[in-house]
Amino acid sequence: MQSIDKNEIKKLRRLVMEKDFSRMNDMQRQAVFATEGPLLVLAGAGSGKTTVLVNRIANIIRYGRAYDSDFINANLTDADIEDCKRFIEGEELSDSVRFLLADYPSPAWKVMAITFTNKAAGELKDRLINMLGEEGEQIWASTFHSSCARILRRDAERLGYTPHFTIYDADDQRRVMKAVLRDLDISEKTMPPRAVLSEISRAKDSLRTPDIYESEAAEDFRLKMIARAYRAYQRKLEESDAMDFDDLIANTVKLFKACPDILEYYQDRFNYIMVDEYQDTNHAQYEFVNLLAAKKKNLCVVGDDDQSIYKFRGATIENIMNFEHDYPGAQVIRLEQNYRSTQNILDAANAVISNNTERKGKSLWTGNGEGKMISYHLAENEVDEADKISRIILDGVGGGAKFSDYAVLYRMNAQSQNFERMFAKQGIPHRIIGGTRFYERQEIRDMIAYLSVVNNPADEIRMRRIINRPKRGLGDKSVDTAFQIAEQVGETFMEVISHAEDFPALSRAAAKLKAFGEMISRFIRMNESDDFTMNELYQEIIDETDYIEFLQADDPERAQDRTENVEELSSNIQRYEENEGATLSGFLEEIALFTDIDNYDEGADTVVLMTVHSAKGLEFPVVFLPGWEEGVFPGTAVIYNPAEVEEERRLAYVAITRAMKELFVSGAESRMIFGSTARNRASRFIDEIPEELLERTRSREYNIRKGVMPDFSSSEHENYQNNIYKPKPSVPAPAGTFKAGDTVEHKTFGTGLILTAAPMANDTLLEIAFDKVGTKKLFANFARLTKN
DNA sequence: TTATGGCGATTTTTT
DNA sequence: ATCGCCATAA
Repeated sequence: MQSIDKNEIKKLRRLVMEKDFSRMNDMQRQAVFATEGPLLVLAGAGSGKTTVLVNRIANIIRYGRAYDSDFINANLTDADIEDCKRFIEGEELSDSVRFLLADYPSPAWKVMAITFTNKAAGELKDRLINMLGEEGEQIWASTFHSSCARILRRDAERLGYTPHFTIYDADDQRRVMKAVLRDLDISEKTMPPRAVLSEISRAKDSLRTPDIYESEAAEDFRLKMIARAYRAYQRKLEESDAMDFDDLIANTVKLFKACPDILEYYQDRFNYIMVDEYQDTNHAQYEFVNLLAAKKKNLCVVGDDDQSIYKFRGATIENIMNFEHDYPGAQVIRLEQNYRSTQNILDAANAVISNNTERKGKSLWTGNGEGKMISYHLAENEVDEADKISRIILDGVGGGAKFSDYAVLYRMNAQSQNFERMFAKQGIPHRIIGGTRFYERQEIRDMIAYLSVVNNPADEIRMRRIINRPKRGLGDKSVDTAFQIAEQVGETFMEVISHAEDFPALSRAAAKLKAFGEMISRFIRMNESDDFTMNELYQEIIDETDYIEFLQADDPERAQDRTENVEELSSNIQRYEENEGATLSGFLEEIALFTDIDNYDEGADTVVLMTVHSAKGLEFPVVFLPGWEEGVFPGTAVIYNPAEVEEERRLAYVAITRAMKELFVSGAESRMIFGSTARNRASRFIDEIPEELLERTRSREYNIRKGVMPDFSSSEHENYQNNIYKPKPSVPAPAGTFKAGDTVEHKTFGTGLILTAAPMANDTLLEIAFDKVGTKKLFANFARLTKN
């Protein structure tokens, strides 16, 4: 038995635990040891949030609640105590002794950690496995969406879905909505599908059903229309055995509320729940988490109110703001020490964010030292801006830096083009994350649609997508009729087309429909049979549909590329098939929830380009932030709305805090965007950075006499040669000569009347009603017009 | 039923 | 600048 008293052992145990987590700072360690009850960790950017999460889970699994506990294991021997003392001196400690120190350590499979991105979940998982070995595998570390999908797959039948329901993405949603609006005779002009969908999405985020939505709409005409669309949309999804992203969360909550037994099962299953990026949760996610945690209340949420940037998509910052209110007695721990950036970068970030009123308040500091000044460069235009940035990169790489040290983070994907062109030209290896993703490419979506239909023949939207792709003479009309018949007869679409000849309305297309149906049935049988692998099925689909030939015929230019993509999907399938228990429906789910950022591999030595949103959670030694102009960042839609400006400012904060060593902010005097040139003022966020932190430069000096070309003394010259950038002609074009109302004479079109004259770039676009050939649009400079 | 061309509208951000 | 829609023609 023990020769030392209990208090001594407790003290020793604490020392052991502290030693075990000694790589963390005091605040971080506090969070690690606060295992019981609700805990809010306000983790500033770069404050080691993931480290805390990983270590906290490790603590829960190794020691349980031992740190604050009075419990002492009676089996602890003197020899064990000696081992502990040696551990503190720096020797190893065996797991069996650790276990004797523990008080209610939790099995790994009873711990749940929820993140937003697959990448964050994967990283968490990797680090947990790294720290805990095999045991780490059993922790539920996944995204909201995949956790919910997993829960729903088990019990979706209770909600009227099959276990292999399809997950609809944005494109599928759009197609459904278009069909809905058409059915309801609502013009897309008055109700753009996008807008309706986003309204519905917002409704689902806040757990408002069509019924609730309708009652809230009251007498508002527009809202009533949306309510009808919402109802019809939801019905279509249900008929198709499909859920959209929002449904995954909302239906899980619905399931929990409707089936207390299921809720209780999960409440009992999870001892500890952790939620990352809590500031980005929406109401449905909030509800999901709260239901799960309601019984044990061992809920730890980690987040940073200053980094809440997804309000537009339903995230409510209130979730994090009200946590202490929702969970009385919650511990709050602030992590303000930053391990990522220089003090200058943090000062800039702190200064910018301090202009926001809605925040918990927190100020980052670092031991990393001041670092370099923040550079702000005002370029002439967007091409010049990209050129200056490439030059800095090339200089840096010449001086020993890696391409992968650099990241360009912009406000919107459209900005990537300049950089892509410029980097390609300058031979800078780069990757663009986001934009058109692999799984959004047409050919990939086609193939996935085939697989989806095989997996779930009730999927109307994807059925419609492939039924005439490649072309097999089945136009909208026959397909519509077949669907109508299915509805009237009460059979499935597949059943109807399998005996299409029985329906006179289908006579013309009957044979084709039947052939198609038989082909799909064959695929379905292949999928159900154990004799074929998924990839064999996939190859069969490609062969049977002559899809490669179709690609060749459809667009010979891109056929090569697209064929490669189709093959790439095949290797993805094969890779997935290596997993145990791989199923088609599992594969489809995985890719449905996959995004581009998940694919970002920090290993490759290339410059990375992505939106600021995608960059959240990432860090880079050198960061470029182009387009800091009013109207770009902050964006146009947002300038006049103070609440949205705060969100943009948080975005700016996220952007700045991605940088470890150097930060280059820039803007352009004039910028070609969305097809026309704009001259924007510098972003207000630049003015919010203290002047003493800034080093301002500009491409063009001001005191150049009017009418004289600026002196291209440096690098500009060679670049502007190769028609990437054409200097404006110094002699003004005679474009202004023509105005609306003038009668003009054209060499071939004859006489006409100018209807409109729109100045564009260096020219004027004229719309002219000619007497003989009708109305044409012509550029004044090229039209060779004479005035009458 | 499919192919084409012109026209207009449309631009955050993403699981 | 690009995309998607629509009307028109084959």
